[in-house]
Amino acid sequence: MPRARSNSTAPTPSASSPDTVFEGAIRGMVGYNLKRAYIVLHAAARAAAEDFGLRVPTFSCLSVIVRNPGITPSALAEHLKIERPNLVVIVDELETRELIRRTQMKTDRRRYELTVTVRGRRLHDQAAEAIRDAEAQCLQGLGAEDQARLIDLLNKIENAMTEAPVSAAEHTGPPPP
Amino acid sequence: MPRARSNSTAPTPSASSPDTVFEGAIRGMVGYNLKRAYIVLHAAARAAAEDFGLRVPTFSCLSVIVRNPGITPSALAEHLKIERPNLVVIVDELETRELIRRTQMKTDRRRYELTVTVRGRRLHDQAAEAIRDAEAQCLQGLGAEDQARLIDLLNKIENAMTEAPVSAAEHTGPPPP
DNA sequence: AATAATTATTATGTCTCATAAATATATGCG
DNA sequence: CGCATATATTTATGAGACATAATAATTATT
Repeated sequence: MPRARSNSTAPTPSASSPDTVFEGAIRGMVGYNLKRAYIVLHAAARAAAEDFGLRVPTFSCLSVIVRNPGITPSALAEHLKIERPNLVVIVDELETRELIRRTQMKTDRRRYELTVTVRGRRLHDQAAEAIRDAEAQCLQGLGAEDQARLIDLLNKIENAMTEAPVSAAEHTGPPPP
Repeated sequence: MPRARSNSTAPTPSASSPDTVFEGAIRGMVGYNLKRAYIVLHAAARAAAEDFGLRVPTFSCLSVIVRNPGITPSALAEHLKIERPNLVVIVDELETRELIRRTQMKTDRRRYELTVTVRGRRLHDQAAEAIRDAEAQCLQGLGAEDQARLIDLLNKIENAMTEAPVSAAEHTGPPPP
């Protein structure tokens, strides 16, 4: 029987699947592995945050507000890459639970300043510790050095795109200055 | 004024937020960086797959079916960590588009064997190449060695959890054999 | 003063993932 | 055999995160 050209070096697929499953083209892709690892860490963070009545994006917002008192919803949304309409409901919930305050600016009454309350600050610190612990559980296999290197590699990916969206081939117009 | 205990070494938050935004407790967390990088790669993969009328999970399924002819929906779902009810709609779509065939097993008529069609195989190979190219665009900043190391680190995270769900502290009963 | 731009919001839709319940078939046991 | 139990698939449904269009309030610009 003529073998279809196989673009992989791994063992040839057998006629009917046995109990071991081979991975397709996906295992060699970084994005696939990224997602699998992300699922693990996200589930851990989610479970830890849940104990404080927070979801992960909500905690992220709280965390940035803690660190940037007086930040506006717009700036917060842009920084966390959240669409502003989606941020509204998060901020609403944080305010309702009295974890942050939302005060209208006097110089520009369209804008609001977000500041954390004492209660919010306390909850944040506790949640942050719990999430860090949960993460550490997942990262036992990695030494501190590995961990730092991983973060560095991830940041390279994140930043590469925001700086140079396309390169060399396949764009029509001349590059903007 | 008494400074609240700050659990970070970075610059102290200024009264009202300037144009630079500081990151909270989150930037030091692996999960956060993981997500940011994942968003970049996933968007690239998604855009590439879209040209072939595929979404990322659909492509992943197709890819595993290509590599494991005759695999059952259950095995496929378990392998990709997709819930079976969600896999149904994906398989439905793949079958409707005649990219795969779904044949009932004679020995056990509850089960189905999934096999790729010629058309599906062709589409898969083209899409895989496009997605790989799109990924490569995102990974220009990383050498081949960095890339391999990244995948290795990610796999460690993924596997650490499936092997040793909890460690040492905080579980009540004795470990199963 | 009139127009345009900005901030925040409301309404709405999509995508991914998760759970409960229903159906069809197979297996084990009296 | 007949009945309870288990498994594979499917249907229905909901939650969570993300995205876009339209609106309201305010400010900036002409």
